[in-house]
Amino acid sequence: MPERREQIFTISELSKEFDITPRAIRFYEDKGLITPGRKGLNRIFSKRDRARLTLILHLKKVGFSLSDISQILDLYDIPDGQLTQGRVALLKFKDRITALEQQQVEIDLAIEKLKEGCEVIENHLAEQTERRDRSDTDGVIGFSVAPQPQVS
Amino acid sequence: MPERREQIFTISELSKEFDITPRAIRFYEDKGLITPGRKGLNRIFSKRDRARLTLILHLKKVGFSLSDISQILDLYDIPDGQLTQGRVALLKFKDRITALEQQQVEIDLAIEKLKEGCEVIENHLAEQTERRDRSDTDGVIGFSVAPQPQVS
DNA sequence: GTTCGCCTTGACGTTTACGTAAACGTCAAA
DNA sequence: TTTGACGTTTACGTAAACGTCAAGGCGAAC
Repeated sequence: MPERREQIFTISELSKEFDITPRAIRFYEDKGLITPGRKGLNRIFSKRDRARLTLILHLKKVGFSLSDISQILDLYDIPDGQLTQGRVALLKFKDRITALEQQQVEIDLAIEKLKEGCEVIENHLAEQTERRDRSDTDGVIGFSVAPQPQVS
Repeated sequence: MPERREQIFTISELSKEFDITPRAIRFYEDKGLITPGRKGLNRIFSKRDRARLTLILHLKKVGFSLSDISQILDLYDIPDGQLTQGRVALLKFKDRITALEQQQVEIDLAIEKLKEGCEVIENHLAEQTERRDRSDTDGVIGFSVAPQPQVS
């Protein structure tokens, strides 16, 4: 791989670096998320492509669909001389940010719930010798000996 | 015993409350995520079922698959007298928590990226009269006038 | 008694996000 | 020259998470 002044990557390099299959990368191209250049038939990826790929995978991890991601990435590629679109994009960006901040809250809640769960288990482990019976409170947590309240 | 009336819900009540379809709820039951009781044919949901549903939707929002969620929920229902399983569950809980905390980091990064994007756009909007040209840095951000570096 | 509304259980359809297999090009080493 | 690694396109397959009928039960209302 000859090094020009701009660093480029092959598909397999990127697939190894990000631990995804080449197929996935091609799929992202099909969906327009990245548009690598070509040298003959073969794809060549610029640093920018690589950066986009990073963002794609980040956003995927936090639950965005590829079409969501596509929209977000579109916001980064605003055709020049379209300031109105710039303003629209700005709004969309901010929407996304508030959405993500909302996600933060959700995750906080989830973490809290799981930590609750940990405590319950730890108590349970601590009170091995004792017997404790508590159920059907407001929470999800509880060790169920009996099943559901079958109202037949 | 004075009649201890436990609050119950119908499928349509819950579907409206959580803004999902009854089909989704039945699907979750099929997958064993919830196990509502029956009154005749009809499902009846306890407060506990409702709480589980809440957790399911929360976890879904933060990117967990239903099978992930199933595993997490399983951790809440430990058959009594299985303390070894309790310890295992505890570990799994903590794994989940660190996973979620990792997610927090990812989202922080995504938010940061988006805020960067906002700034770029805002600058772009501010310098309407001027011309600015900067591209292919390390980041994803950049207004592309020309397409990819086609090395044919 | 029959219609209405809510619920049920199949069963097949759909979208997303790839996996996988086939058939082939290309280049460099053996 | 053949082999092997790496790449390509085309196309069908698949798992997840439901959506969407179809056909019907059942109690309340008219």
